[in-house]
Amino acid sequence: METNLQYKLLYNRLKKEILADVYQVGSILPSENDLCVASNLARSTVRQALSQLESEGFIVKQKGKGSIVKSKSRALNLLSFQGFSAMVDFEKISTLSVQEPQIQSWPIKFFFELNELERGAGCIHFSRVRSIDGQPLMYESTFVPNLNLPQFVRQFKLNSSFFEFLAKTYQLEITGMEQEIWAASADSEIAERLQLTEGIPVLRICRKYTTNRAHLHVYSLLFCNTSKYAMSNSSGVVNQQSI
Amino acid sequence: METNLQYKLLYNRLKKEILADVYQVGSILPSENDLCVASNLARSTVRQALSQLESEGFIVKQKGKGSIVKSKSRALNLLSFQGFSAMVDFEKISTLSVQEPQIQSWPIKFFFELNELERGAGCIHFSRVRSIDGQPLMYESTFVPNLNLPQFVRQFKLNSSFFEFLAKTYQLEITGMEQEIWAASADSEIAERLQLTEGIPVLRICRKYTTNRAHLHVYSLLFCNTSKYAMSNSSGVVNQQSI
DNA sequence: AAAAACAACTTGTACGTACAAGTTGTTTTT
DNA sequence: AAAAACAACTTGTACGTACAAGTTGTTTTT
Repeated sequence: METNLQYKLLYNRLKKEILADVYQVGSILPSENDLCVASNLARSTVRQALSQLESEGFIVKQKGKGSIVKSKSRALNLLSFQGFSAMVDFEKISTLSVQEPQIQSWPIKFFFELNELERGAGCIHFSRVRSIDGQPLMYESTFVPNLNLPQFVRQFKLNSSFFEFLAKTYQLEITGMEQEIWAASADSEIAERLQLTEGIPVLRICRKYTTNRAHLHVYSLLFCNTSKYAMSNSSGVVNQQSI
Repeated sequence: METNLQYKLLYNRLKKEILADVYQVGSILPSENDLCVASNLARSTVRQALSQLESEGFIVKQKGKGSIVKSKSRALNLLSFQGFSAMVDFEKISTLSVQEPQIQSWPIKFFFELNELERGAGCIHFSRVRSIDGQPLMYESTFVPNLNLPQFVRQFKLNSSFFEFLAKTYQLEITGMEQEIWAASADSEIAERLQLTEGIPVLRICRKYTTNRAHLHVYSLLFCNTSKYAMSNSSGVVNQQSI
């Protein structure tokens, strides 16, 4: 895990400072040149860090003016792939284990297509329910191909951070995500997990995470109760396509 | 509109070629160096074009290997902000006007917070239903602050591309988006627009587009029928945060 | 024949220069 | 007093160099 990369170190520092209100929402970050001097980095490196902050919705850049802090992303920024713990205030979250990690074969009709390597390896599966202020918001079923992940079942604790565990234990980093989203009715199982009435509309999200191992993906099936919190995301990606 | 920027020209060319199957899904694009030579650009400029293609899910880059064509994004990539026409096969789409463009005051309870400039200006509002193969998929209500957009009501045709119209007529470009997503039940109006039974789950999406005019935003309220097509998006943004 | 080493390619990171072009407050001109 | 010009800042684009590090097929060694 190369988190000793210069631009990532700066990115992490700035993000932490935004979260800690060192730079408040609406204020302007030090200019790129100031950051260069302060951190002793080249401008292109500083811009790489800022551009990642921008693509994740923390800042907005304005030509001639500066980098404006846009949001601390305390909202449920769950559509971006960064995951739960990173996006919501930490103390309020609780996790309930529904299915402890176990090695099993892949479900017969899986929600994404698997490559041969993944299919042959079988999978590790676990499920959990995430709550905020005691209210269940998200039921998540995660599937990982059982490829070179020794001791996973024994070592991973469901109430800890999954991505952090992958990084620390296997140097496995998440590099991207794709997802599909539906509006669905809660069936009896989902209703029970999320403590809802059966038939209430919920979000159904299928996710496929890419990692730094080319043929290893992480898959997640999510059901979200959006009656109180909306799912949100933002993108600063530029593209003047048609609508 | 500076679409004569070098990296955008290359980006547009490559995207067009991917869409036209010049580079097929799964194949590898010419290497960065090859593209440099062929287009007579610096590698950093080539990388800027590729990085945009990557962030929009057209390609995946792999260190040591190359840029692999991932998808032609023919699927309904509606969660990214690129809009409808760009993402779906063109011939199958039809548009039904529900509310022709008109100047009006803002709705009393608007789904995003407006700045003073926007609030004071009033808004232009129109609604349309988008269908694929005759099946209504999306009911979209769009609100634009009435700021320096002369002749909008007269000139904009609902069955044409809204973003293209903004770019060509006012040099107004979309630079980013944020959105919130809920699962909701179709009320009588939505059910009628989307030709659904009342109570069926639909996606409700509130969008706020940023533009190259700092204080001018475009707002959209969407209702989507996901019974046949899912909404999808992808992001290659890298961030090893926790889940 | 299998393993190790190598060469030639690929993308990633970090350095840097130069100038264009937008923003904002100050100074000069009208 | 209002308008224009200017200076000093900001980010954006485009150029480039150098090396690290992953991938893949070939050559050499064992």
